[in-house]
Amino acid sequence: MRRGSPAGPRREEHSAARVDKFLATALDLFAERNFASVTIKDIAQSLGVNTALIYYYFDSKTDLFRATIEHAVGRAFENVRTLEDKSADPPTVISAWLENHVNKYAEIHRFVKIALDFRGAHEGDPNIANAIERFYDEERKLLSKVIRQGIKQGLFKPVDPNRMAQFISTYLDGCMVRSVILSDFDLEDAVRDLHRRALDMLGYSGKRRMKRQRR
Amino acid sequence: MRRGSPAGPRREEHSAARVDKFLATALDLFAERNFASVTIKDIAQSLGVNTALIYYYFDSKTDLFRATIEHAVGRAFENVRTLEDKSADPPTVISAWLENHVNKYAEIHRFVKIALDFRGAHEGDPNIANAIERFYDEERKLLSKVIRQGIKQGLFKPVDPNRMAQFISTYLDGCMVRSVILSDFDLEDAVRDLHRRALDMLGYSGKRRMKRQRR
DNA sequence: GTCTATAGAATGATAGAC
DNA sequence: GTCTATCATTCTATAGAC
Repeated sequence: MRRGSPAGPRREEHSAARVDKFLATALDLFAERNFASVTIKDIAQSLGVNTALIYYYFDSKTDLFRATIEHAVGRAFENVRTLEDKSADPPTVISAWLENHVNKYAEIHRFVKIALDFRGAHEGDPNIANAIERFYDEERKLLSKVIRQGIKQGLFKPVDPNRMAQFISTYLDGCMVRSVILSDFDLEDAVRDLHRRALDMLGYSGKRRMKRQRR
Repeated sequence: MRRGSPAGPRREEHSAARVDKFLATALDLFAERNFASVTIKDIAQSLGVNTALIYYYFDSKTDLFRATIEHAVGRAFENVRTLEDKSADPPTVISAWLENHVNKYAEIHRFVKIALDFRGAHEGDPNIANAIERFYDEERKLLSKVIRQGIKQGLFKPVDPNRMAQFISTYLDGCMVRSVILSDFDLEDAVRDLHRRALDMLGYSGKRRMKRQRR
């Protein structure tokens, strides 16, 4: 819960962008290290701001963490939604979704790391747990929906859409972890590998495979 | 580096089992929470022992962490080696390896979590980094070797063994993370799914699938 | 809104008795 | 080997000036 003002009259909207900057910085730090490792001082310093100021915007360190993760989930959703609208062709949406994991790697792996960290430090807060599970749910829905479309359009074999979606996103999570853990892990290559195999499993033999960047 | 005695004459072997117990307990805690969250006091309490005693066995908290992770990697290797000897039939070894991830889930997911945590808290210690990378390397070698055997024996299609191995183990990492993050993630099911797909990719149509899969 | 100053609690680590 | 006692440091959080 964000505060408005501590005691005085509410100044209202002043802070919107300010808070965003706080949250962005906090996200960086919480993802790079973890909740317990990052101190309020670290965050304040990163912002070029005094420690006490953080308590003007947030009730506690935990509160800041919650706000941070909720904000991150929000942004991730945006990403997903944009992708969904962008195109109607199922194979293209799948490609875009995979490319998204390569391009937005920084954001997504941050999310995965924080989600993992959360389970070890805040075993209680249902708000955070909820946000995380909703994210994964949404992810699965997006994929299974587009696979279902592809099947209906006769582009894909009649596989189980949910299962296939889960398979893909589980592998992608694996990629996110490995690219953090293993210094020589080639994310782009690993995702391209999945792409190839996924299309095979879907029985899609279109010659258009994953593209580099171009449109 | 483990100490012998602090100043007095070395008492030698007394501690072997004792140290193991310390490390096992530390592993539990470091995996459940993370390096910074776990205090020396926590570990001491878990052991029913005084704080100071830990400093009798280890130089510092970081030293304890290093010993813990090296110990864990050692045990993981044992697992791998045993598996390798157990059987010569490639499809069986693959099955066993996947089952291993389900059965020894507790150990393996601990390892993955700690490995991930490490990158955020000890960005320096080459010993730890080394241990982790060696583990993954060994894992990949085991799988690619057995796939290569299968191909030579005409059981599998001539796929790229390294690539296939990496694909499998990346997915397995994904499973490990998800089972921590998502409370309703069905690990056994997810691994069984991989098993089916992997055998398909390998062109292995043997009737014998993964145990417990009766339909 | 932002800062200075500091309280109050924990934590990593050490000295030394037994 | 194991414990008691304690120090020095670090950290979250608050009070209050500007």
